[in-house]
Amino acid sequence: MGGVRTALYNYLFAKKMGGDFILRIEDTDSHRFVPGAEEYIIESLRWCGILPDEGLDASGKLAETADARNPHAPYRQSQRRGIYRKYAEQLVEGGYAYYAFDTAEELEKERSTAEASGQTFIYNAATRGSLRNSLTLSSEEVNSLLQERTDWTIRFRMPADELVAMDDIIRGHIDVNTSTLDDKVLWKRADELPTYHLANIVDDHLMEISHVIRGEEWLPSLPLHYLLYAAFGWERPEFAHLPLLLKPVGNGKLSKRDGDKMGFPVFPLQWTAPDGQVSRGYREDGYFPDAFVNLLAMLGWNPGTEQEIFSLQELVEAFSLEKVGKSGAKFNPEKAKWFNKEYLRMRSDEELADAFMPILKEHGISADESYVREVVTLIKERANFVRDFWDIAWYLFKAPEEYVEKDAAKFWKAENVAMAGEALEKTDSAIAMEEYIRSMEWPMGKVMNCIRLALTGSSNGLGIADIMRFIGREEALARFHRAEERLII
RNA sequence: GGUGGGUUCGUAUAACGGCUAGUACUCAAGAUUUUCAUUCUUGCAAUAGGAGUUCGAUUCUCCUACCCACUACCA
Repeated sequence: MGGVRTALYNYLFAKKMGGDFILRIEDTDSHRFVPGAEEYIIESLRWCGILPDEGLDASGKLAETADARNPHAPYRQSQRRGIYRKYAEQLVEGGYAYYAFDTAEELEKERSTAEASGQTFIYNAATRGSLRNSLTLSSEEVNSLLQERTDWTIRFRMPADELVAMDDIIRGHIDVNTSTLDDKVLWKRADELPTYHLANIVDDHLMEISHVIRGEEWLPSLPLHYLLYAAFGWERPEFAHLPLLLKPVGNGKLSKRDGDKMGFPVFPLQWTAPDGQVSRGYREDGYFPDAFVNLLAMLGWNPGTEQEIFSLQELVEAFSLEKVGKSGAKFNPEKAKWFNKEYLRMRSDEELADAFMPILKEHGISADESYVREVVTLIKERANFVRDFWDIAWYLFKAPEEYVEKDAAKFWKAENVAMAGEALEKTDSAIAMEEYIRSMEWPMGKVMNCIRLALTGSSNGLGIADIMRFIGREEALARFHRAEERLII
């Protein structure tokens, strides 16, 4: 959800400003590769209607070769690995970065000894002088280590004590002193890949990115990114850090486990993890994509008016980063349902009937399309989701096989059954029946609920006249007689 | 621990120094209905605390509290 919202805001901003929305896959961590994840992202965006202007080829896959539509291909960073090394080395030559030869074990040892004395180990100006890197070793040593070993890195040489003055479109001005920052790894010899920080800056520059709109969790690395742009001598893009999506109860960032625990999806589409764990998706739960997009848009942004329902096109027109809030937004599953309900009501009866048909089929019902459409017209106001239709109106498709005990005890009484039977037998339409009951001065509620019990198996649901209009008088009588056989007075 | 960010009804938010702090979701009550749902009406409910600036502070400044993020050869 959080990722989709970030993509959505990027899309809305780009479209609003007449720009392009570019899809790039940042897969520089070879250890975290997840099969199917890239396809999942693309399919999710497509379902939401957030279509990239650039990044996908004609078949809808990530573009691998450059053409008029995709001038910056490839868009998968793992396929761009040849690009980054020279930029990393350019920084070393300029004195902005250096080679580091510390092993993971050595660094781990530094961390634990620091921790033992109540300190925190930071790889920066204060410590780099006593560690194994191209700043402390002789150039002969460095050269031979560069040749012999395959586990070295290139680290950014964070200035010792410098104020970085930054501007964020959403958060305004922020100052950070570099003394609190560390020498981030920019490039890893082990897998010949950059880390996020380097790859992101290089590619944003190469792809002519004007605006970086991302989650708030990136705010702490903004100074590094500022410094990187300065070190390269590149013009930097504008930045906007979005508020986080928080879990509905308690504190903290929305995580995939929350949904499983609290009964709502956190993924746009159902996702099966490599370990077989299945996470439910908004699509599979019956949400309309435009409802999902709408509810996501309202989490952290508002139009400044009281309008709540927006099509994607309307969102594009109304969107502005100035109206994005600063504080984290707790996700409210109840409101999410409300959005879907609003969209369900806006859907045509034809479309809803089409969506209902396969559900009917699952229940072994083959019904006439026009009949289903009329049912939908009657019940759409009572549902949040298409899947609710069956629970609301199943008895318009088949007779009840059992009766709610409590309701039967209340309404299936000799006098009621006698009145109901007579009313049913002596009239030929629901309207006539109602008139008959009235003219006999019988208690409408008791008689009607007695009939409803026979027709539907319980004492609540649709109006009797509506039910009879659909199932017909013959079927109504048949159900009534069956109830007489089955129920004990 | 350090650094940064944040804080208006339960939730999402409005009010960019000036109305009785508005709206939506949820919840409750009433009306309507043969029941349920819908619909309509009404209601409950908030500026974290403390200083300061000001004629006037939800809004600006500072302090405190709390929450969040980051603090990896992850993104």
